[in-house]
Formats: sequence, C-alpha cells, structure tokens
Amino acid sequence: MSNIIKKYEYAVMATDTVLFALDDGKLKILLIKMNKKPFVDMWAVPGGLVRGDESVEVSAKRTLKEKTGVANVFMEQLYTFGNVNRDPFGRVVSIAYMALTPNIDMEIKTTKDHKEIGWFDVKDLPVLAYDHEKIVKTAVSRLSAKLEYTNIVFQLLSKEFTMNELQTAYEIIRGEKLDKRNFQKKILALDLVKKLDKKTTGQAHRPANVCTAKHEGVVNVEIL
Amino acid sequence: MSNIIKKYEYAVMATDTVLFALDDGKLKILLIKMNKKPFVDMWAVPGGLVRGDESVEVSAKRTLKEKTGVANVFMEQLYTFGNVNRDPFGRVVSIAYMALTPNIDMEIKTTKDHKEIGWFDVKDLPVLAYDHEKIVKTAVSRLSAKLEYTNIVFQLLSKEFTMNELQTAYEIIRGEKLDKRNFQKKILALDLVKKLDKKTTGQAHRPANVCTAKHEGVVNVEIL
DNA sequence: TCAAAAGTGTTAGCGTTACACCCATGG
DNA sequence: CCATGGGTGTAACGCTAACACTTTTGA
Repeated sequence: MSNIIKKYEYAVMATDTVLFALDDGKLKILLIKMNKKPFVDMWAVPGGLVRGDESVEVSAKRTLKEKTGVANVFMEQLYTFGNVNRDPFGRVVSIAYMALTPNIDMEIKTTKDHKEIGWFDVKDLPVLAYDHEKIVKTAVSRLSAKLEYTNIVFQLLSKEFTMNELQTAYEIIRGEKLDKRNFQKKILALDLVKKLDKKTTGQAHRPANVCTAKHEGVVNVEIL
Repeated sequence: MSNIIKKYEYAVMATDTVLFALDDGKLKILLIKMNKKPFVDMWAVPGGLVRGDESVEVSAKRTLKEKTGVANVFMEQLYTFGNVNRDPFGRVVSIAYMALTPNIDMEIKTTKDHKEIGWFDVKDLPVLAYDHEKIVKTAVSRLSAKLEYTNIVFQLLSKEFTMNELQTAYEIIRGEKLDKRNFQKKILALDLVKKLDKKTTGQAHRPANVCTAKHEGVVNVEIL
C-alpha cells in the first residue's frame, strides 16, 4: 500500500471513524490495535483508503465494517485532516467521521492486521497511532457541541428509554449533574420525546415511564 | 489532468474555497468562469488539486491565490464533498473551505483558464459548475450558524468599524432587522468590542463612535 | 420494612424584548 | 433649516434555575 501511495503526484484519501457508545457511566470509543511499524502495539481508530469507485461516506461505512464488524450505525462527517506528515506511509489525507451506537454489546471482530479491538473511556485513552488523538478530541468536542443544538443524543440510546437514561447520557457527555425536574421540563417543552404506555420492570424501585424519540433522524433543535 | 486522475486506484483530492464579502447591503461570493467542457461559461468557486507535498489548508490558500489573486484572508474548513461523480474529469474529492474578507475592493485577477471573475450576491447566483451550488449553500448556512456562536463576523469588517456597520453585517446575513439599542447592549455585554476615542467624519449626520474587535482571531462566544 | 430511584410545582431572579425622543453633522 | 443616521433607558414579560417530598417497587 505504501508504494502505491508514494508514487502519486497528488494526495490520496482515507476515512477514519470514531465510534461512540455509552457504557458504565462513561463515554467510550472503539479502537483497534496496530501491528505495523512504527505503530506496533499502538491503538487506532478504524479506517482505510477511499477507493476510486466509492463515495467517501460509503468508504467510511465499508472500512468500519471491514475492520470492526460494525454496521448500521449513525454516521456523520467530522473534519478532514490534511497535514503532510500525518501518515508515515505516504501522502494520505483523512476524512474523519463520527459514529454513534446505542449498543455497546454489539458484536465486534478482529482482523488479520488488527488482532485486538476494544472499547476505551475517552477520558482514559491509550497512546494512539497517527494523528488519531487529534481526531478523537475533535470528535468528542463535536459530540458535546451537538448535544446542545440537535437531538443527536438519541443515537446513543435504544429506541425505548427512560427519562433517566436520557438525562444520564447528557450528564456523562457534559460532565455535570443536572436537575431532574428542570431537565424533564426542557425535554418536554422541546417536544422531542413521546411517553409510551409502558413502564420498566424488575428494578428494586418505582417503575419508570418508557419514552421514545419523536423524530427518526438527527435534526437541529434549539436548545438544551 | 484528467488522465492523471483516472488511472489512480484511489481517490485524489482538491480544495474549493467560497470567499465571502459584504457589499451594497448584500452577502457576496467570488466566482470564476469556466472554459472547460462540459462547464463552458458556467461559474465556479476557485479551487484546484492538492499536491503531494502540501497540506490541505496550504493547498486551499495556494489555489485561491493562483486563481483569483486573493491572499491573506481568514479561511476555515467547511466540509468534504466526496460523491463519486461530482467531477466528470475523474475521481476527485473536494475539501471545501470558506474564506471571509472585509474588503470587496481588493484586487482580483483572471487567469489563462478563467477569463472572467466576479462577485455575486448569494441570493442571485448564476448556474454553477460541478456540485458547487451545494458547496455554496453549505458555506452560507455555516456562516449564518457561526454568526450566532462565534465572533466570526469581524472577519467581514475592517479593523475599525461602527456599531451600525456591525449591526448591518448581522442584518444582511440573518436577513432581518434588529433593534439598535438591544443590539448594542448584547454586543457590549459580550465584551467583544472596544469603543475607540474616535468618530466618523464626512457624513451628513451625527458622527458615529469607531470600534474595534477585542480579540484577533475567531473564538466561540455564546450567544447572539 | 428498607433502600433506591421515579415522579412532580412553585418561586425568585435574570435576561430579552419592545419601544421613542433628542443630538450632531453636512448640505 | 432640513435630512439623515447616531446615541441612549426603562418596564413588562418569559425563561431559567433552585429547590424537597411522596410514591412505587424488589429484596
């Protein structure tokens, strides 16, 4: 691969995807372990080169699936990283995506080139290959920002959730506790969720109302 | 160029820059006229291929300068457009930038390949080549959005300006009139401008106070 | 019966908006 | 002196933030 890239007169492109999930009160991302020098045993965000016959977005989905087994998750373009020396194998520009899943227990797989894969707390990351630390930081800060003016948070929750799960998602990402009553008032005022005729069961406390998002996709929604 | 691109197994990259300025109560962008089929006589945003030895941002600055003569303007990455068929000459992905200048009277030049160049009201654009209409729309909506949570507006004003010029910039881009007293209160509360010991002269009405931005660059600033 | 989380309203303070008159200058 | 835009304050309203007790369940 490196020979192919080096001989190009112009830059070629890759995609890298930061996949987020909530777990255990933490915001986590999915990383794979590198084998290749000079990054042996360093972790990286899954990615790969964009082929001549696929769109950038398709490429991001394909490489995420090939490297991790993950498919059918929400994805959104993040930023394009284009420094000259970001990749020691050649002149590669990376179009970074962020992806969100409600399901940290989804099946993930390793590959021949990446024998380990795992979820890492964004507040406690290992050393990352390439400029992936910068990519991850950009993704985390974009995600926080989008919490405030979109309904993107629902991409991190199951179809059905409780007000408390929703509130906890905000608390984890914003890093601060919120008031239960005020939180519920705002969410209801924004008209983003429906309360279902359904309660949680099996917990040693009062059952909670089950809710669902009113809209399928991600939309802008001043203001939380 | 098309032959070079076609033989690549992977996608190559270009940058395109939407340069904004305010003029005559309108938000305008700088366009150049194409000669090449199938875009003969269509207008386009200035851009060009990213070389193997330059960063993406440097490439955007270089191509803007080469195609229009414009240099030393504020630039910021916008979005990356990666559909397969966006360029009939080959598999080219475009990293779009937006640029802002306070000075619509700056010198601009044509080139061998682009014999015409000019400023166009974003509300009255000609037919654009490639997917440049999409790029321009993305740029306009990003600019509007950033007005609300950054001090980016100062990149469209001279170093020294009056409160009225500042307010007019907001009014043009937001497309609505604002209240003079409330506007001034907000701006002062945000502590974004200094009033200078200086007045405008030569106008057939009371002189206005001259102001300047407190910060050099673009920063986030909840909320206008 | 105990522990744990769910559900639920009111009040005070702050920020936002609406609004009108006099002033300084050039022509 | 006239036309033009510049400069300035207050009051009502709405939104936000602070705050605590009762309910329901499983163990």
